[in-house]
Amino acid sequence: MEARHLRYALALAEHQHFGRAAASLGIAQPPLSAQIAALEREVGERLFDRTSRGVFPTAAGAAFLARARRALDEMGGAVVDAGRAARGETGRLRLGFIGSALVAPLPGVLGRFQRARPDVRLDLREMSSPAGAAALIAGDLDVAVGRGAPRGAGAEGLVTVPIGADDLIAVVARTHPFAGRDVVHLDQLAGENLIVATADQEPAVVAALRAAFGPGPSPLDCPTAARDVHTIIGLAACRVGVGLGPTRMRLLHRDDVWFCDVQPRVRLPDLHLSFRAADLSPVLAAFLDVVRANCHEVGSRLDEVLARHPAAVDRAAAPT
Amino acid sequence: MEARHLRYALALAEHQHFGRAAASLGIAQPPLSAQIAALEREVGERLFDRTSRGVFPTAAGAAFLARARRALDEMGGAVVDAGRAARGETGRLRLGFIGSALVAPLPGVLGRFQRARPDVRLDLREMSSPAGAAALIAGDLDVAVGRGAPRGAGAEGLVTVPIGADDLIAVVARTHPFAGRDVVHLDQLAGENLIVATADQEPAVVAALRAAFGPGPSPLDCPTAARDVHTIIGLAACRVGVGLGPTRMRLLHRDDVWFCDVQPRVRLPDLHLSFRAADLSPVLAAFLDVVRANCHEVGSRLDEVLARHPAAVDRAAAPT
DNA sequence: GCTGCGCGATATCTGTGACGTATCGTCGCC
DNA sequence: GGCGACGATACGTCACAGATATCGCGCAGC
Repeated sequence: MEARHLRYALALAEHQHFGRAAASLGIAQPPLSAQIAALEREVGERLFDRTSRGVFPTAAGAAFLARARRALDEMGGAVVDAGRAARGETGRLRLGFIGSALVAPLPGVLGRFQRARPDVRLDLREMSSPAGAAALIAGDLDVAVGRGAPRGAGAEGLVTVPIGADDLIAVVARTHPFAGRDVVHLDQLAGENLIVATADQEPAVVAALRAAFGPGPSPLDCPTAARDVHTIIGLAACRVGVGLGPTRMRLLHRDDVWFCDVQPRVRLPDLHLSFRAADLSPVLAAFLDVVRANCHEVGSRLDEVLARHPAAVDRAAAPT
Repeated sequence: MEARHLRYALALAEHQHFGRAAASLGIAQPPLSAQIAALEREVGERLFDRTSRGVFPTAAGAAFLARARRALDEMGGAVVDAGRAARGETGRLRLGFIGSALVAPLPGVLGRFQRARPDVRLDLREMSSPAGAAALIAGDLDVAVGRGAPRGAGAEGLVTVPIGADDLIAVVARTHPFAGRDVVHLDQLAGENLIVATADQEPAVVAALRAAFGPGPSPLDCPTAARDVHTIIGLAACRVGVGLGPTRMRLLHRDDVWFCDVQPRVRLPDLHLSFRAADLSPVLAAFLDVVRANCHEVGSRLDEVLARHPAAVDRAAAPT
């Protein structure tokens, strides 16, 4: 049984006349008779009553036609859905990210993307940078945002672009002696209890800190570890110690804390966005397009990759 | 686009390999490649990624395949549904009937039919005999049960069989002088207020009564009119007068009324079942089969009609 | 680094079957 | 009873689905 049989049966039911139904289908009457006969033979039931007043579906025919209509609707819908999926208008995007990316630039990027592609389901999962990279390589994520470029087995199959730079800044309670200062020197942190990211969650950040403090004994030897920037700020506000985190932490201003720059400047590993080069889906391409328009730190590498999906470029802002 | 394309795409998605998918379809690999290419051309999107590790659906392909699966399911379901409808296992039966038929034999017939065909929807509508005949002729009913055979325009297209005979009986309140009697003579009804069916609702019954009482003045000249047997009994119980109705009225025994036969015997028009001879659907045939098994008054006319649908006979009791 | 192999694409032929034209059988209808 | 309308049948034809043979390419392996 082919779709043709369904189309012919529906046309016959509509026109109640072999000749006119055939004409509406663009074929002659005898082939229509033959195809309907073949359909009835295959179904095993008479589907139409041929009377002198017209052609009418039998009980079996009526039941058949109802389903046939739905089957053809599904076939038409399949083409429509395929087109929408190919243009990245529908689908799913699984995004893993570290907490500080949620300070910036994710709010703007996610908002614009969801506005441009309202029918794409966003699966958002907060996780550490190494966990995001691992999930991405395992195929459990489509995009990962973390600090530092992913390394290790499988990372060579990823495309990674920087999407945000940060220097190290300090955060203290308003009642702390550092409050009111514009800058604090690394040397002045000796003797202070430091609040920093945990080494297992954000190794790249901790490595950058170690490099800044240099070899030998340092306040980093016994820090208070925090899973994300909110915790760093919260602990600092509780006078647990001096929080150290990325510049974008300033955006989380609170009345009870004070931010100050660190001297000498300590450049933290950039925020990076990664995805599997081999799995550049239309939805992903549309997402990257939004990222490129919103993050000036993005280099030309992304343009190069996006060029492989020209149809996706400049569609996110104005989907058809 | 034909169903073949959907079947081929689904097989390819399942086997992730052109050669094995083709083998599972019983065709060679080149035709499968050609059909998939034709499908992709028609849809306008690439549906499969051919990699060295296998063939995988693209985002568009995944969306397409989901709908394709449903489309093929609908096509298969269409055949199944057609078969079920042809066997009278599904569908609808619109039955019009007069109130006294609901005393008997409808309870037994409907119960057995619904047990044999649980998926058939029964539309039951109580109406007068002429209204049922008119609705049947107009195509608003599939079966009508009334008293007397339908007459008038369109009635010649109906098949009508008797399904129950009745004599006239009387019903009075337990406190009425007739209470306790086995029989009452027509002559004794003179002077009594009679409670009978209304002439416009049941003309055949009223005509039979008129014939029984003979020409000239009679108690029928100014009766109390009732729409159904329940009302006749109820009014009689209220001592409004003497109710006259069909024998089967006895089945509605109540402690406060008394039934007695009428002398001389007055034969009422039979209960008749009618349907359009041209529209003998499988569901209707199955219903008639139950009627034949439950109403011994049914004549051979029904056998003759049912012979035109041999498949329906003896299916009602044991549907496959 | 070249060869071998697996796999999908391409080229070409073939046969089935869908379709067209012509015609028949049948049923209403004037 | 002739006529017209309509669906079924008969038969020729051509398009296209499918078969066979072969090519191109990418990966693996000695």
